[in-house]
Amino acid sequence: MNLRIPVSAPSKCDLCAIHHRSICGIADTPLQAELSRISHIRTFSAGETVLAESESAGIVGNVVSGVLRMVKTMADGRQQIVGLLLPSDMFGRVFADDSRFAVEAATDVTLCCFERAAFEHLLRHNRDLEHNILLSVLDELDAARDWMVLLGCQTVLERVATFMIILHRRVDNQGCSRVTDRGPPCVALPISRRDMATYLGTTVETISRTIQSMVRKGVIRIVDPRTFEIVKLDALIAMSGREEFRDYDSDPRDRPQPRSEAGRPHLSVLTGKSR
Amino acid sequence: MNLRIPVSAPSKCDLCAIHHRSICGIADTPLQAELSRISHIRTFSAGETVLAESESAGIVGNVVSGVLRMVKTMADGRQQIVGLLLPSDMFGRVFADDSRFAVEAATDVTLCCFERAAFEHLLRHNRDLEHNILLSVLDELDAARDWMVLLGCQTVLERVATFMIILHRRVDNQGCSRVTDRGPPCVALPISRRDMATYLGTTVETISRTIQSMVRKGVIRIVDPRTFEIVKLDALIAMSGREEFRDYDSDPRDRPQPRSEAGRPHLSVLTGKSR
DNA sequence: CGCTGCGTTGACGGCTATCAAAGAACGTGG
DNA sequence: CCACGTTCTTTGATAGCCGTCAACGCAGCG
Repeated sequence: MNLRIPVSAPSKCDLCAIHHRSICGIADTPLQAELSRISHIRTFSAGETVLAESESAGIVGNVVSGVLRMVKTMADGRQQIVGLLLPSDMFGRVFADDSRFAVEAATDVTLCCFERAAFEHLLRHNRDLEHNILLSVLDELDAARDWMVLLGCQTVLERVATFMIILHRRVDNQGCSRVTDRGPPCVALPISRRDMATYLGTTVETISRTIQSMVRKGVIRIVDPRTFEIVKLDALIAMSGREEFRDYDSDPRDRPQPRSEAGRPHLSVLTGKSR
Repeated sequence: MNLRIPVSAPSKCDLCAIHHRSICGIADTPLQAELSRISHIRTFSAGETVLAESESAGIVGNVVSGVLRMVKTMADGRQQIVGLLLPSDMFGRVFADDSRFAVEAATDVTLCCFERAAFEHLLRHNRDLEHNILLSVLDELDAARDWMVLLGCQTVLERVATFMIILHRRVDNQGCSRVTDRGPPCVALPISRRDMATYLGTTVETISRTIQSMVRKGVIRIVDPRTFEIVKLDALIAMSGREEFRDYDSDPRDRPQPRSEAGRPHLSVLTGKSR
């Protein structure tokens, strides 16, 4: 390796598990130093609120470990999860004073936080950073609209199947899913049944019944409540009602690449892409 | 008026009905000239496809008049409208080769189009333009997630009421809604029942029944199939199940301003803001 | 004048929410 | 180590919202 670049003291970020996948990994060296300077690590226990709905949201950041949920709660208590945030995803809302959605810890989480004002300052002075954020937000928008399709015109069975396939496609990403060598493909749910229901626009009871029906059909097998073995991937794909998954049924390595330039951060997890 | 600025020949854009509300109205003079240079007007009849799903989408632009719908069609024919685009809204997808959603004319439309490559070139060389686009996309993302809440956990009655209130709040905007002086407040539907159903995640029959039930309850009155008089705005707001509309029931002028910096283009219409 | 598209109304059935309760897993305290 | 409360998941019974199928009135149009 050619190390003619001046080597500074290793920053705290060099050990960060998501460094290479997050926005930090895209930044050039001076920007990395600046990001490192203004960042601070915080942890939250499952169930804690990171940013309240309508709160003046002073921080943004990356998920280092664990899962965040973005949730809107209606006056009568009904809830909808509008996004799950996994390691390397960004949370928070830049350029607005409140977030419209609460950000809560769905599991115990470790977060790398920036003061929003300081981060926006960096954005304003760093063309590439802002451009990459724009690309991420555009992908997020596509993903949100895709989820509107799921909520608006798919059955619960289709939603559950779609959710499982998306998790499965995140193989070699955040450990949501894993393929043991030559073993059966498994999907590890990162969240509870309740969160799954709130994300898929249904109830825990219906989620449970739907999963059990998939078991009875021999499509999946329950290893433990949070781990499923996919017995018939093609049948699962057929259940999802999504033609676009057809191409992915056999080998994960056959998947096409994401459509936009690779190697930038993504703000929310389930964008349906296989980065 | 002080006219010390050199006055060039009036460009075709000076007569544009949406000039002051679109991205063009934000641009500085040289950028306006450049936008004008690369723009061209196209028209489509109701039902025509502007950009097909998954097509290599070579153009972006603004709606000048009429309404566009962004729609996803599933393999079995089910459809979901993921966004309506009204005059001054932008359509198309920058920085990606295909659009994932079709863009269709919901009515006869006039569009101001840019070659996507040329527009992206401008974006890359104009900091402010890209920043404004980022702000717009962020608002779009909020709006899309808000629509996920509507589709995921609201009844059809609530969805219809919400839709009508949002249209009503666009008073003094695209003429979707109008308040005749001292007369009853009216909402003019810009789209057909079918599109309304496809946007709200339900069917024409259910839309029709829901509207009729609102009439029987004395909340609205049907002037003609595309025009409603709002008889009891407070009851309509209560029906929407949305606490956030409570503040707006009496006088439209009491409404708070949009949360982010004003005066930038918005890419899709129903962002729930009252610009 | 028939055709077509749009909006409405009726009958019916199914998917899914709701209410209720039991089993399983887990941590806590005795 | 065990009792116990809490949370999570599952299962059952029931009801209701809403999708589906069908038909009708109406307006626009060739």
